[in-house]
Amino acid sequence: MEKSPATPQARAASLRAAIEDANHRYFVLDNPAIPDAEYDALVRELQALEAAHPGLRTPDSPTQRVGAGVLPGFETVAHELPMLSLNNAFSDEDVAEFTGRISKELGEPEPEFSVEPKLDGLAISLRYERGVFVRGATRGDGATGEDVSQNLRTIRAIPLRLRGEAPAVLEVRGEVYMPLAGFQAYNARMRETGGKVLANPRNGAAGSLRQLDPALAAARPLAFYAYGLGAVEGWSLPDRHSRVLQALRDFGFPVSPEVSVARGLDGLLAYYRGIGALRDKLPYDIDGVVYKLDRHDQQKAMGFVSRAPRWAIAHKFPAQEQLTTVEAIEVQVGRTGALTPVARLAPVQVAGVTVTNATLHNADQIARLDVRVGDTVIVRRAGDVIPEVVRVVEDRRPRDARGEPLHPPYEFPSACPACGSHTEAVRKVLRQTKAGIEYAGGAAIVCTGGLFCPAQRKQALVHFASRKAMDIEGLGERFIEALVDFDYVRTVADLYRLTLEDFLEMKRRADERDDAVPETVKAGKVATKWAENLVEAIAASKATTLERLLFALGIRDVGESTARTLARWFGALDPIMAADQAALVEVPDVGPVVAERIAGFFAEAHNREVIADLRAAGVQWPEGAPQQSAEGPLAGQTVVLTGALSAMTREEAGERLQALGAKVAGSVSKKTAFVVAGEAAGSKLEKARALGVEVWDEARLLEFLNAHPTV
DNA sequence: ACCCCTCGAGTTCG
DNA sequence: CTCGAGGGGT
Repeated sequence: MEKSPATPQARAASLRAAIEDANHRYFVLDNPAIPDAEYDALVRELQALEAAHPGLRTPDSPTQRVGAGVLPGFETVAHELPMLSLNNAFSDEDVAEFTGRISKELGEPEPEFSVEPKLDGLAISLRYERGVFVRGATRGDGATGEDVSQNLRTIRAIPLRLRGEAPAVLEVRGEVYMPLAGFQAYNARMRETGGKVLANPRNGAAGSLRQLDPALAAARPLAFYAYGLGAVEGWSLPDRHSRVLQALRDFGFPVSPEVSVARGLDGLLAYYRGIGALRDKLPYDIDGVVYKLDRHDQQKAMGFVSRAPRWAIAHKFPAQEQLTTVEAIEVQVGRTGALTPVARLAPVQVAGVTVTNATLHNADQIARLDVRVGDTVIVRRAGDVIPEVVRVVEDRRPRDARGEPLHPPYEFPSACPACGSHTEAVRKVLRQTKAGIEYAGGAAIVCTGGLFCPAQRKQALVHFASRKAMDIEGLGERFIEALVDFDYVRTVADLYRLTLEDFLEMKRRADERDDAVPETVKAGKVATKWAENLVEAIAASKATTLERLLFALGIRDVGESTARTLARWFGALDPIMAADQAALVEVPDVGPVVAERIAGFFAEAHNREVIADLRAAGVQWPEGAPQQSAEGPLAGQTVVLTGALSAMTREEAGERLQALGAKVAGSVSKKTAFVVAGEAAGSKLEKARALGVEVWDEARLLEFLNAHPTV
């Protein structure tokens, strides 16, 4: 431990130096030198010292970051040099226009640009006089902004004193932002303590700077990146923007590590795509990239148009998060009777696609979000695919004259919206204790109507007809809906009784009810052809396999894989129907729960009747001897297929591997014997490499299949 | 008693 | 694709 210097002055100076050095290492060099606890101890010691000797307090002391009293409001500040806005480019063409104009006017085919990510935060200007921070202001309207110095002082990434030889005046422009980790931690804390959560990091940053109480701002995790200059006196500017950024680093400012220099249109677009690919991995939100002509003389030559430079442009990414409104909350009924709430949204573009629906998962999720009809919500495409409602913007909730919300909290229906049967919460038992029963996870709400419920009947039929089940081509959801609504079918067996005339009549009624269908399609040759195809497809589906049939029946917890195992193990349907729970648990991958489901399904007279009807209608499948252990060169081995194959589909390859005794699994683990990786293989291949699992390419697979022909 | 693995089920859009 | 839970191994 360092020995305390003799005088308080000297100790204060050394504490300040140590604290600022820690800040610099943490925020600028990204290389923390001391643990947080130690940092806090240094700050507390300095605070105590300054409290005891008020004369020691200086405006650039790190203790001033924590802020003086509450501000009455914000002073406005005129920017000595205006803070400009940037023109936006939303497409490659926009960028090409930008570079084309520059090349033409400068007579240089491929000028150099300083390029950087565009952070989604708040632009501010910091003023330093003789190396000391004196004032910081928001951009405002560009000409004047608000003096938010007190709040800026609380941001540790902003130096209060410049390093090295300081100019008489230096104005630094940059972005105050909230790192994602800090944003999440802050919101988690707020949720726990019942505080107000921030809508997104950008609002977090903007809101924090406008806090009148600097102590509140200090509690928000904010950071800063510098990207440019304002007024400068007593310093000879470097001749390139990229060198200005380097100089700013040397003065002690954090500059984004992603800044770079690119040449010509191709260079800019390559940078854009590179940052785009990195976007999800960056620790902060960005909404695009910024290109600036690197040479100052060239910037000068291009000049300005109104308030935007002609030498710079912001190239925006398609937004990943958007605001939209909830037009309705509807409840869907699934095959198993599970009620799933879905938010119908006003159409909005998110990450390149139009989103109109988003699942709300279950009652718990609705309660957690407190989504109500009419609410403005933030939607995001999670994992780049499925839209989800992230948060409600409560400030925009519609309210009546007294300020009460127009809509009460959403209440889950107590009756099934499809059949009116009562609904019940199915909670999973975690364990039974003396105190009572503990339940795991959220409660799923299910319709108790069973197959009496038209929604469940429809979904059962959709499942039955689906590609991996009976594979009835052309029988999609829309017509299944009509078949059920008009009472043409009640059970899956009824499908096989329908005639050409039935389909034509049904289609006519469906088309009449749905006026989106053009007149020409409603009748005549087109309709007849459609019906003929459907009858043919249904007839063709009669020749099937035992595993497809078992899967198609829709027994709970019996999916593709379990259906296949059952079919192999028993070889024929009758022994499966006759098997009791004890016999079923002998089947690999079938435990007491699934065994009970299977036995229960076949015990139902109704289900046995449907099977008899299917058989009577001519549905048939080859049966064979029970095969209680796999045979073949790959017996006992688990393989995984990933990526696209060229000679066959993944499914065909899977079938052939199974014929050789292999078990084809969907995910890679250390038990996987080998992974077959086709073109554009993704995470499964990565995982295989990470686990040291053998990887085959398509050529090796084909070689193996050729060497082991199957019948 | 716990943990890992796999399977089942539900979901959106072009 | 992701989440949760059943199955089975340690």
